Amino acid sequence: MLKVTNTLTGEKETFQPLNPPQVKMYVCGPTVYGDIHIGNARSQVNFDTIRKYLIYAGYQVEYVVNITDVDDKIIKIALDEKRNAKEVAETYINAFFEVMEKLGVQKADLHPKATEYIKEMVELISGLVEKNHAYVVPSNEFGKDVLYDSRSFQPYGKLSGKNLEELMEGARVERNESKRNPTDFVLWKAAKPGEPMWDSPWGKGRPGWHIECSAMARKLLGDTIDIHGGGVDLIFPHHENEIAQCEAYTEKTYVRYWLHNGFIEISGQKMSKSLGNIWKAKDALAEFRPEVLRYFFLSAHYRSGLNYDREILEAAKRGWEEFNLTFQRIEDAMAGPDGNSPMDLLELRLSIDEVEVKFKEAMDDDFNTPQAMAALFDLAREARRVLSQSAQPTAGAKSLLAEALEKLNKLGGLIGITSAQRVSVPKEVEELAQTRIRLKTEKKFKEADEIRAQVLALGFTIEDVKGGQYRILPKK
RNA sequence: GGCGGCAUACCCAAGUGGUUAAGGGAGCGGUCUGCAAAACCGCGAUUCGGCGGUUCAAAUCCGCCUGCCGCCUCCA
Repeated sequence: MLKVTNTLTGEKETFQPLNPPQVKMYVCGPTVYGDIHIGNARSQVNFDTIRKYLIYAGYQVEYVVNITDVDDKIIKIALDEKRNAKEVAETYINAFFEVMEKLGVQKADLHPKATEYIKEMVELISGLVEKNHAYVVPSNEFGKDVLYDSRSFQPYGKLSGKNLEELMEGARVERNESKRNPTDFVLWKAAKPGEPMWDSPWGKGRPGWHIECSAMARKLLGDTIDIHGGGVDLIFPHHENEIAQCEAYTEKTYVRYWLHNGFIEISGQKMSKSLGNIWKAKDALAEFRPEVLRYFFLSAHYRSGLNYDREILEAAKRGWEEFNLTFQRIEDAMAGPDGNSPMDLLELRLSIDEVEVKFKEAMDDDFNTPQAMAALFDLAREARRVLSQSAQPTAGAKSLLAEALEKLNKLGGLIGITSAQRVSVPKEVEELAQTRIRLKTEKKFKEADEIRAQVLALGFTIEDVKGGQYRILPKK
């Protein structure tokens, strides 16, 4: 039975979607004003993993990840770079998808862009005005602003655990004097010259950020969705405001389960432009394989903070390589002739039988990926133990190894930490390795070592394996 | 100031009332090896930030303290 931690209640709850086996899931995607950083990437990987697990668990998941393509920052960059906002957005939308693809994050069923749902936003805002949850204030010659009246929605603050009075007191400098309450937020803002703008009952303008998600989620998934995800920083005000907008309008529960992922921290602090410690996902990918990044992301629970530092990622890299090598070694062993010396296979048999159970138990417990990974490592270790018993496993051992491989591929693939294809070895390197083996059997070690150095220069490492065999790996 | 989270071995990180406190990395010892590397085997927290309390039993629940972090403004 799947349990998830719901930010709304702060409790780990049994997951019961509104209309099983359907699961409607919405996750806040990027605002496309720049390259995403590894924190954004982690969030998408986490929710991608959750989505895939839900599907594996038998749910029919409708998954939506929005793209905010109209926003102050996009407009600012467009002005700075003398491009139009749409071009800027497109550039970074492409960059986003490129990174996602590399990371093995499957595309959502829908990736709505805010600018394509202006009509729905206007409709929602109009409804809120009619119901006296929003009010219109004069702004400039283009039109008026529309603000949400946070006091009109009694449960305001229920997600973030804040109460209005405290928020009032704690509120910082008020920028907009037309607000009735400091916690009111903009639903629609009048355009400024040179900015993207759309027609509305309040003149030309553009939507506020919070209304975008509300409108798109409602339009695409319905009034009540099962899971809404995002980073912890979105709890307030973004998700709080989404609730206020939708529930005031529909008078129905907007989201059944709120899931929030923790931050990646750099030297114990969040990434931020002001600290200058942003690490872009594309830069991380230039240095580490996608599987290594996934391994790193999933090595901590999605709700926890995840500390990054170079050594930690290097350790993840070594850990992943070790794990991944198991696959190659199993394949190699199976390709060889059957052996006939008896082998001890009991532990592997047991491990194969329990791996999926352990994996599911872990994932059913609020998507405990570190524990799920441990289950896979246990099986990988048993497989390696069997492999180490003989360079030529018996037919019986091979069939068990094949089973183990299948499990590892299936479950590891689900969370995206199993390898991509093996690295292809150039023919030249292959031939050199063969030559080296021959020289070795002739005891011409000096020459053999020279070849090893030569191959290393070509970017590959030769490792000897029992029984006069060898293995070629990419240089570490 | 308000709200929330975290503190587990050298590092990362599970575990939230009851067998020997997962797993990974690093380290050390051993086996193997022409050498190297890799691999495999073994070792590694009597202890879970500190102090009290509840309980037959706590890393796990409660209280206090200390430290770190996040949110309260755009932010994954």
